[in-house]
Amino acid sequence: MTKTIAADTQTSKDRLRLWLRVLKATRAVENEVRENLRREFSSTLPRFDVMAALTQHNDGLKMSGLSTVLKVSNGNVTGIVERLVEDGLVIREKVPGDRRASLVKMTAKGRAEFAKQAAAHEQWIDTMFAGVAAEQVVPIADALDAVARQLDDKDER
Amino acid sequence: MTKTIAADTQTSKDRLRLWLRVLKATRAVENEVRENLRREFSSTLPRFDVMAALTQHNDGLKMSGLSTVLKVSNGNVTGIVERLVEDGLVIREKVPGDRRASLVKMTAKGRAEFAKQAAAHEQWIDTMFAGVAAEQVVPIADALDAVARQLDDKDER
DNA sequence: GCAGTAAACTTCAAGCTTAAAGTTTCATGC
DNA sequence: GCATGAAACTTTAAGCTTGAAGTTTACTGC
Repeated sequence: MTKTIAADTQTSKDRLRLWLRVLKATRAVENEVRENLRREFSSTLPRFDVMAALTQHNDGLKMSGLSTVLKVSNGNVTGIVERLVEDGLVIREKVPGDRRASLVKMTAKGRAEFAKQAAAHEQWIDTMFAGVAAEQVVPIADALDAVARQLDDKDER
Repeated sequence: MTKTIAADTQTSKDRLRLWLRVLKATRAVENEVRENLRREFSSTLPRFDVMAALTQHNDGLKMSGLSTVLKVSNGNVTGIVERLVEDGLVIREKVPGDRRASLVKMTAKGRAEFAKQAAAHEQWIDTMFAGVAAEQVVPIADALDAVARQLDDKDER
């Protein structure tokens, strides 16, 4: 009985430590990516994220689709897309049957620009994660996926 | 030769996938923590972070110390501390030998409030990371620490 | 038809964040 | 002493973010 409680307490402490490490590593990587995007492409992380989502969904996404995929608020997407449109990287089309909605798509210019950014991004990440041994990569990814999925499921309930 | 290149390419792709999972999990957890802090304590993540840092450094931190520890910009800390002071959770003391600097410390009220928040926080995290097997926790934490440390070292160069 | 409700957004206020520029104070060299 | 530069901040402009409130359009029941 005591043994079980002690083990649980230790695991709980270790889980908190794990979270703090995850957070620290994430922020370090994000800061680096943000800085690189700014310096090399005069862009930002949210803009990159929106373009990545649109590249995944080649036939376009509605505003609500974007905010669902990126898990950010509706109002947030409005502003980011607005600026991407100004820069001609993205376009807003009318949805035939629904005058409330609009479909956001990459422009040719956007695709060309994003291709460059994505290639550089992949390179940055590879360098930053070089310290993680190859055989650890998949197990870690799976473990974290379990965490994310549990929270996603909760949201849908 | 071909074998080596193929293996490296695969590892590179896996590392990118790993990063995307890390990011997804981090955002999911952060969103949950943010929401809980708001709902249960009418507070925010940055405020929690500042109080956590001050709790670690019981004899106070200078503004520059806070921005170094939290890895955020100087101007950022100014605003957050400002609001914490307004709420009486934190106090700014004068530094004897240096009229430019100020030392930020928790107040008694701040300590009491943070104790509640930290206890709840630990509970939230334990629940959210329940899906990670106990024997995986430490190896994952160590692997991510390597990533963060590499970037930290780079900053110091 | 038409009332009521839901969906798809946009707008708003408040706070967070950064990089860059500005202010005051301190330390160093001479 | 005093100039010069660095340190410790604060301020500013621009963008990101959220939750809440507001607007327009679509759908559903009757």
